[in-house]
Amino acid sequence: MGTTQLETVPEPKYWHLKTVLSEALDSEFAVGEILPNERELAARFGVARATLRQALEQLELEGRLQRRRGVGTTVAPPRVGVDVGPAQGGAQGWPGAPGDVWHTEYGEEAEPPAPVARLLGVGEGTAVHAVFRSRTSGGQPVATEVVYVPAGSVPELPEAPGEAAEGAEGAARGRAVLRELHRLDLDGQDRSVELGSARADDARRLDRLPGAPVLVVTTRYIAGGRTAAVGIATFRADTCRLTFADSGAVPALVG
Amino acid sequence: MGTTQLETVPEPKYWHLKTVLSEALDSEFAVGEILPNERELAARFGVARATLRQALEQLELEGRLQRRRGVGTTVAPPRVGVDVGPAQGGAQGWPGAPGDVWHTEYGEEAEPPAPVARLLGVGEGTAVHAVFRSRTSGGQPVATEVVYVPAGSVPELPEAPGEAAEGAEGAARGRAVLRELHRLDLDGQDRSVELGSARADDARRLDRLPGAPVLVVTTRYIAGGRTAAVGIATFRADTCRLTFADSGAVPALVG
DNA sequence: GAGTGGTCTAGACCACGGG
DNA sequence: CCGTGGTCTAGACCACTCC
Repeated sequence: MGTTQLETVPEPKYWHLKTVLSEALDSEFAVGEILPNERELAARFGVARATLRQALEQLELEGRLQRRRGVGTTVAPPRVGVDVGPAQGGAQGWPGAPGDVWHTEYGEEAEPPAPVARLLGVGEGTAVHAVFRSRTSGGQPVATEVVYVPAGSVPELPEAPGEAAEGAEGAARGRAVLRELHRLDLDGQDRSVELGSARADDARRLDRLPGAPVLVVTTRYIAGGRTAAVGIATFRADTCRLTFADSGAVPALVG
Repeated sequence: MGTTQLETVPEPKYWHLKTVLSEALDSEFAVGEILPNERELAARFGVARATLRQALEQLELEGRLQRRRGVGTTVAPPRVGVDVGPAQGGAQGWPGAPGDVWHTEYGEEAEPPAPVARLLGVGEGTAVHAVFRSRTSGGQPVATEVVYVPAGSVPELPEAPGEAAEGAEGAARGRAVLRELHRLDLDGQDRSVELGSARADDARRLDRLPGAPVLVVTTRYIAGGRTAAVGIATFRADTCRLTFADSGAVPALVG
């Protein structure tokens, strides 16, 4: 190092630290390798632990590091590309269609959050079907999703027992909701992606702490000119790169 | 508040604070309103300023707040939906095609970052055309982009003067590169979205501090079976929601 | 110059994972 | 049990904006 700060506008220490660490990660560490602990790193660089942590947080946000309480800080593998392109759920495009990469875990009745109720065109406080799904990549959980389906979209579905179903029964109920949904003709769908922070339950499923940064993908399924269902998918932002193969018979973005 | 912590697993203070503040924002504050300053809020809640800041940081990440040094903390408007769907650049799909929402600012020769060089299939250290563009929404800058175009994709382009062109001349040069690109038949494109942190130059253009969270959209343009160009777009994660209208003649996701 | 958020320090204790 | 990262404190000073 041995920098002689000639900067007229001095860089913050944590920013400089981040650069130095980033270069060290490229040249001196292998994926999965465990770094010295925070107290030692801070001492080595001559900064307070909080300052060092600010640099580590940024590197973790960028997917370069992985930190685990009680374990340590390790060098993260490159982000995995996760396909969320159109028709990911098979030719039909509906969630749960053949070829879908999600695993249906559970179905129940629930009141959707207010923004979802608005998209669905149902009043706030109206209970709809909620199907919980999860997605893994390379053995690691990468995303959780809730698909909200208003009763009007699946009129043939037999009335559910009022109580939440347990285990296998709940999964069967979730699959039944999606199966009924497939009877509709899907006109199209649109998606949006935004940054969010993991709620406590999502964090647990994703093996992260509450508040961890996530990419929230909102999918609106259109059938018969109406919004037939809405999916809210929550991807780990530290480990995922969302890929969209928009058109053409093109292999997915590599890397 | 007056909570009597009956939680067996006590919530972190900043997490609880975030919830309280979030509810207060919903009910007691209007968009654009200025909050009390950090020292006063910390005192009011009986926590250290650093703890309060942890809560504010999360709320800013979620797009609920906007903080500006020397000014204060204000309530942010809802995130703007920014269309990045296929064919956003007009029927052709190329960057800079008629109807494109980006503003071309500058063109020069530059060495692309290593991952981009890999996508382009050129060796590291090879200079390519780099076209800088920007995008605004509602008068606010929301994104910057660099489109990298290897010389082989635009063989007809007259050789550039070695030096960087200034002002209007640079913009003209950038537009010339894109115009030449349009002579190719676009076979398709794929995109990926991931979380990143703003480099110093992007941060300045986006009116944010270095390290601010951004959504990085990588677009690969395919022509003649090869990667003809690669665009790296950087969107403000706090103010933007990226929208993809995947299929069907469907209006964009509202909200 | 006054007031704001941004950076930094030097401590302390806690929750978790693994031996 | 010990070592790890996670939370929290009570200060200090700096950079920026606006008056």
